[in-house]
Amino acid sequence: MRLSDTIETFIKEMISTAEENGVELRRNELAEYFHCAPSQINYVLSTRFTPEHGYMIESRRGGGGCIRIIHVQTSPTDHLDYLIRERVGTCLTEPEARLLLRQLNASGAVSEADAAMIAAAISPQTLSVPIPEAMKDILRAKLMRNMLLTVIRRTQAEHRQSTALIIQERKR
Amino acid sequence: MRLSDTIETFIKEMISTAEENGVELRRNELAEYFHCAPSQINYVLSTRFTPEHGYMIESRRGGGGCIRIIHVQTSPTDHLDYLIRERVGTCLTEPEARLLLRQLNASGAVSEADAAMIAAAISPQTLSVPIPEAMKDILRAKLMRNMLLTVIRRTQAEHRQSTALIIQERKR
DNA sequence: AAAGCTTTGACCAACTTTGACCTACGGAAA
DNA sequence: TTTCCGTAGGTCAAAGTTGGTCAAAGCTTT
Repeated sequence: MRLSDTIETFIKEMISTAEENGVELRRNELAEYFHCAPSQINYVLSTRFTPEHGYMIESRRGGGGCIRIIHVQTSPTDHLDYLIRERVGTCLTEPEARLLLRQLNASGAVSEADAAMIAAAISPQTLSVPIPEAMKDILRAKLMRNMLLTVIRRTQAEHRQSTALIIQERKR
Repeated sequence: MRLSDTIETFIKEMISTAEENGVELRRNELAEYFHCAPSQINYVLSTRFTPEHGYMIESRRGGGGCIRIIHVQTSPTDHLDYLIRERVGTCLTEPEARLLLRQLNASGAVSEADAAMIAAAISPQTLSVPIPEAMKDILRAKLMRNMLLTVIRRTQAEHRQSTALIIQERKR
């Protein structure tokens, strides 16, 4: 088994045993544990924990710095999940994006407010920088995907919270 | 947890439990309490209690000297206006953008949910396309500006609505 | 052999912590 | 009153601690 696969499995194990659906890790610590270069951790993250896989990554440098990996679980039967996987893809023209956004909003998957934020991000006005049109389509897809993941993540967090409340209620 | 974060939390705790919305503290005393260099207190103040965070700081040297920290609350919309004009500009590096976002959220100008959406849009993960770094900074500024404007528009719409409601109430 | 993954290491960027040196205030001594 | 000294806080640059990037080198699969 390749080292990268081992590290991937290890991190996924960490995530699945964590309470929340995210973990915090130290790059150097992990690298030392697996006797590899620290940058290998980045390689694993950038090839196996991408937004396309449903992961979002945040990190901080400096003393006490760390890497946070958040797994946004989507069920294959989920409508939003389907849209993200099948419709967003790696490329999204502006008309495509607008249509998708309207549909998402109409179906109630994305609120008016969130739709407005995404619309602002993918608008031609925002993307009016001198780069090839094809690059903008890629960028639009990335923006759309990451922002939709954020929406799903929030929905899940709210769901967890309300579930916790119900459990708390039952205990009483 | 970082020492700076611990000190930050400690001071915020002090402020929130204080009668007024400000506190007075002794730099050397605090430094001794946390077993750190006195200048670390300055570091915490200058990175976490700036005017942009909504804090004002006064100090007096010499015998009986002290540092006074006052938490000032401005209207979130005004704050947003100011930040869009003064801080966003046409260029925004990733650390700059993240800092700004943290401040906006801390001051209550931007909700947690909106901040998360913006964070997703300006993240390195989203902007990982092969264009010059300078172009990304421009893009980041555009994203930030247009998304913040969206937040303002929504806030104002809500305000109009609630005002209309009040007027309606009065008419009855 | 070619193409496509992995692995590594040199160099970079961001954030924190510390310490040497500086400035201001206030009271005591001259 | 003026001078001096002790007691605060201020500044800044160096050192320390993390993570990020990128391209070259090494494997694997075709």
